[in-house]
Amino acid sequence: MTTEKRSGGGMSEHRRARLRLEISREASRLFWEQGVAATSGDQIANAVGLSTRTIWRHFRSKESCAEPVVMQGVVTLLTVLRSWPRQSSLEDHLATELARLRHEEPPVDIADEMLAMKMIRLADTEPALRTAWLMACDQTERDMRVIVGDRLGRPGGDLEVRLHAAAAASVVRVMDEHIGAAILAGADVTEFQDVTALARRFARAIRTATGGAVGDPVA
Amino acid sequence: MTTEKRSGGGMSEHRRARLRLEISREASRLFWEQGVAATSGDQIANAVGLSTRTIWRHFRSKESCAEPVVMQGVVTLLTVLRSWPRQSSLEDHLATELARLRHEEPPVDIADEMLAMKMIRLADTEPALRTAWLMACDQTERDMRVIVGDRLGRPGGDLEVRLHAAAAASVVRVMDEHIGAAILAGADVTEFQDVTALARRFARAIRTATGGAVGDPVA
DNA sequence: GCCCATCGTGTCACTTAATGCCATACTGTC
DNA sequence: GACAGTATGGCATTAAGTGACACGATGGGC
Repeated sequence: MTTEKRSGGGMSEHRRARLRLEISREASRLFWEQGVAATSGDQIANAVGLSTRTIWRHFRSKESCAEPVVMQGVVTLLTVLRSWPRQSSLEDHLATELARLRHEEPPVDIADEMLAMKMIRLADTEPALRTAWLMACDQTERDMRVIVGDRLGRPGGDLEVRLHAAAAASVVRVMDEHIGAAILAGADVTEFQDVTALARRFARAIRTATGGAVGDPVA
Repeated sequence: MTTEKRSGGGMSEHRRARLRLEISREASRLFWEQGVAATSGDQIANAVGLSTRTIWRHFRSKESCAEPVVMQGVVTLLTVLRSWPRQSSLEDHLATELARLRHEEPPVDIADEMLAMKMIRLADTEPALRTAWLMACDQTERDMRVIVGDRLGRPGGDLEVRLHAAAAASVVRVMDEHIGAAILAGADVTEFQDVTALARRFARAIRTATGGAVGDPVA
């Protein structure tokens, strides 16, 4: 009752998120198959087996239906970053966690990842989808503020913290776009399978973008 | 006929941009006064003295009507960066150009600047407007790729270039949000009047965010 | 001067994204 | 099992956005 807003009655946050993701999957599939403009709210509702009215209860616009799927691509990395212990270096933490995710349950739905890449790709030509992608990245940045602020021992509203958080979020975004485009273009997927190398690339980019302020263990 | 797409017939790019800005001014004013949701396309059209149909000919959505005004805030800085000669340091170039802008014609409409700040502020609570702001920043980043790529002597699609461009664009965005929020909150405006200090702050932040790759003169 | 091509704008009809309202089915608590 | 609070569905409605066509302005060639 203290941490959770309400124990009974309301749909649990988790359940709501699942539903949003479900809708998002169908919407994204349709967007990819026939384009955003050619996909109607009715079609999405039909595909997921809900009434159109309910779709608009869960999403404020058609394009935003893509957000959860698009977010999925970043959400794992973000979760990993949130659990970053102060005494670890970024490289070590990323490498260990990414390796763990490879073998742990749940095995991170590959179909979702592909779908997310497709949406990001679509966002390159469809302005409507680009807003969804940018909104997702914006959310990433806000989360990043908390992480960075906590690391530097300063409030999230601090200018320095915000600059570093924005820079880090940019890295995640650009790398995501880059890797996604490469994979969709038919690049060798195994190039990104080496989690240690991947962790190093991410960590290096984040260190660079934050002027070294984010990456080292902190006392 | 060579530089300009078409000499006769079509509305010149410049004229079109002026009109878009005009519409954007009225739209932004209405958004600020009565909120985005409460402002209809008809109202905007009425305020600027055009038919509603024409509004949709120039903007693909209601929210995007705010883009030109919002963009104004960054466009000057972007113009300055585009004219950055290779042999100058970022600090020097920014300081000289910003100082020149203070006294040169046209004197950069202060009302537009204020309006832009208000829109960015509104974007903090209105998701619809946030997309407009993010789209403007996205455009900034694309422009930045060209600038950075040219500076580093590498193609704009290069991963390194994109990372640095994104970082630099982030700096511009966060600083803009920060300064805008401060001014709207009633901070002392004179704090940002010292162009030399301002130039130093921007340059320092960009140097940091790009790991020092962008800022020095290049041979 | 005139004619003509081209494009911007207005008007109207139309599609559809999105919201409000109310009745109903569901989910958990006592 | 009664009850409270919600999520959902269906329907009416608003408003965002588009297509089609006609008119007027602009500018270029003769």
